[in-house]
Formats: sequence, C-alpha cells, structure tokens
Amino acid sequence: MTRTSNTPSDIAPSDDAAPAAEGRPFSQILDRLRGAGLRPTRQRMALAKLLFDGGDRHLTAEMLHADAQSANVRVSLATVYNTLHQFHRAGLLREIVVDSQRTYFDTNMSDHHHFYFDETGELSDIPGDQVEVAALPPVPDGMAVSRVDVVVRVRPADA
Amino acid sequence: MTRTSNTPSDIAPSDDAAPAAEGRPFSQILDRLRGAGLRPTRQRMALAKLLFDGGDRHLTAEMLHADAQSANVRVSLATVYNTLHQFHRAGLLREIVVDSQRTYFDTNMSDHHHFYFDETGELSDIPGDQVEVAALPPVPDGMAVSRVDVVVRVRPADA
DNA sequence: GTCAAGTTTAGAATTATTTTAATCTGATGT
DNA sequence: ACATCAGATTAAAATAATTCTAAACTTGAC
Repeated sequence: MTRTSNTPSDIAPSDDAAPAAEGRPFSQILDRLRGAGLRPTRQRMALAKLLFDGGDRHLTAEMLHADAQSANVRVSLATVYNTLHQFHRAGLLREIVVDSQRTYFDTNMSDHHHFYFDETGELSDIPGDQVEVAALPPVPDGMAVSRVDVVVRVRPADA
Repeated sequence: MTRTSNTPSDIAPSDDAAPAAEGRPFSQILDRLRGAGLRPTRQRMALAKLLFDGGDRHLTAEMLHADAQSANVRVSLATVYNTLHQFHRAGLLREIVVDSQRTYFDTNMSDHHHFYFDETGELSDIPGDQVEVAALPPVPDGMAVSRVDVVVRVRPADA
C-alpha cells in the first residue's frame, strides 16, 4: 500500500482541474488496460489517454510520439511502437494499411470503412452503415473471414 | 471511368491462339511498351515477359527480381523497382497495399478484389462480379472516387 | 524493503525502397 | 553505318519506418 512514486492509479479526482467529460478518465483507462492484461505503466496510461480521450483518430507511431512530446509526456519512439502493437493485439486499436510506408492505427473500433486521400495520404472514417457490401464470394476451404476492409480512394475531381 | 480496357495491340496480330509454343511473344510485349510510351529496353522486355506471360500474378519487387535471376535475366533490383513503378503509372499493373512491409503488384487489371491470407501474407483474386458494393457514401466535396478496394481478410477457421 | 518479472530506453540493426552518379543503350539524324 | 544524346541501367550509398538488443528501471507480490 505504499505510494511508490507517482502512480496515477488512484489519485483523488477532486484535484483534477480538467473538465471531467467522462467521469474519471484515469480509472476508466486503468480498467481498459487491466482488462486487456496490460500492466498500467506510466507511459501506457499516458499514451492511452492521448489515444482515447479525443474521439476517433487515425495516427501513426510518429504522430503519437509527437503528440506525447507536445503533452510533455516523455516516451521513447520504441515504446510508442510497442504500445501501439500491444493495444492492437489487445483489441483496443485497429491497424489500417493503405499506404506502404506508414501504418495507421485507428481508435475507432466500431464497424466502419475508410476514405483514403491519395494526395495527402490522409484517412477518414466512413460509418459502417454507409457502405454496404452486398455480396461476398465463397471463402476458401477451411478459412473464415476475419474482416472485410473497404477503402474508397478519392482524389480531387479535376476542375 | 475511361478504363483502358486492355488494348492488346492494333497491329495485325496474325493469330495468337496461345499454344504452348510462344507465337510472337515479343512483338506483343513490344507493342504494350510502345503503347505506354516506354522505351522497349532489354530489361523492360524481359520483365514484361515474366510479368505478363504467366496469367494473373501478385508479386513484390523482390519476387520479380528472383524470377528474373532464375530466368537468367540479369537486372538490378533498382531496375525492377523502377520498372514496376513505370508499368504501374502506365496502367499495366495495379499496386496493392495490404501489408505494410511488402508492396504487391497485380498483373490483373480487370475490376476485381482480393482475399488476403493473414497468416501467410498471400493474396488471391476475387473476380469483380463476386463482390458487390451496394452503397457508397457521399464523397467529400471536390473529390472523386478513384477506386474502391475491397480486401477480404481470411484466416484458418478455428478447429 | 526485497525480488523477480515485466517495461522502458537509447542506440544499433534490419528491411524495403529510393537516390546518386557513373556508365550504357536505343532512337534519330546524316 | 556513325555520331549523338536523352533516357535507361547499375552498384553503391542513402533514407525511412520499424524492430531488436541489452542495460536500467518499475511494478506488484511477499
């Protein structure tokens, strides 16, 4: 029960000046990590907060690392990579590949698809109910569909 | 729109009934390259032959390079990369990204989609008519759809 | 507090791909 | 045929994203 260094786990919510849009941000994230069997370390907590506190996001490891720096969270890039992969394996993030060269992680785990902007390399969500895959082919023997990804590539309509 | 629906050539191709014995493989490929505005060099001809002579294929630069070696065609890896990109720009190949880490090129230019085998990282074609995307979302303003990619990820059904 | 197992980290290593700079080749003109 | 030169090829170096390594540090249990 010793308070070893700064464990954010059970700090009093009262001294948190941030507007608590969702009750207690830390305990929620803590539960998420615990539920995923991941030890809630300082850096994992901080990254999880950055990832899941701001709505749906598509980001690369470099982007999250930059985010962390801006937020004065000191984590190495290697940890960002590790953490993203752990979160992905734990089902907290979705990995999207649209562009060899950058791997995106998507915090939106609901059923949905993506627009990909060829020019900028950016991604945006398409709600699941706006795309309908009406027919699917017979799956090879002994195989099961793990996911169907639809990417709508767009580019500026020519003037 | 304006899909360049496979222009085999416009010169009189006597008759290429495609028997095992290659009729005039070179002139066909030569025309393809000329039609694409690419100078028919020895290595481009050889690579095109490897690419387009054997039905639909999904391959990476490394794979094609290995293929070339086996066929006793001496090309550098850099040339393989250059050539694949040129063919892609010229509309002779399709680039598929399903796995950051390897970029595949697909010799099948017809409208179709893909199975992706999560375990092996392999790809296979799904004929266009076996997948139907029934609904598409409104495209962002000023943008036009350049392509819709559907990737059906499969893995072994659990025992 | 002690300890072991799990984490983090800086920096080295790896992999796929691109660039560089030199050299070669194919198309064109004569 | 021969010279010419833009475009093509190449080996080698450079780059970018990501992973690995080994040491140092945390966490959770006792």
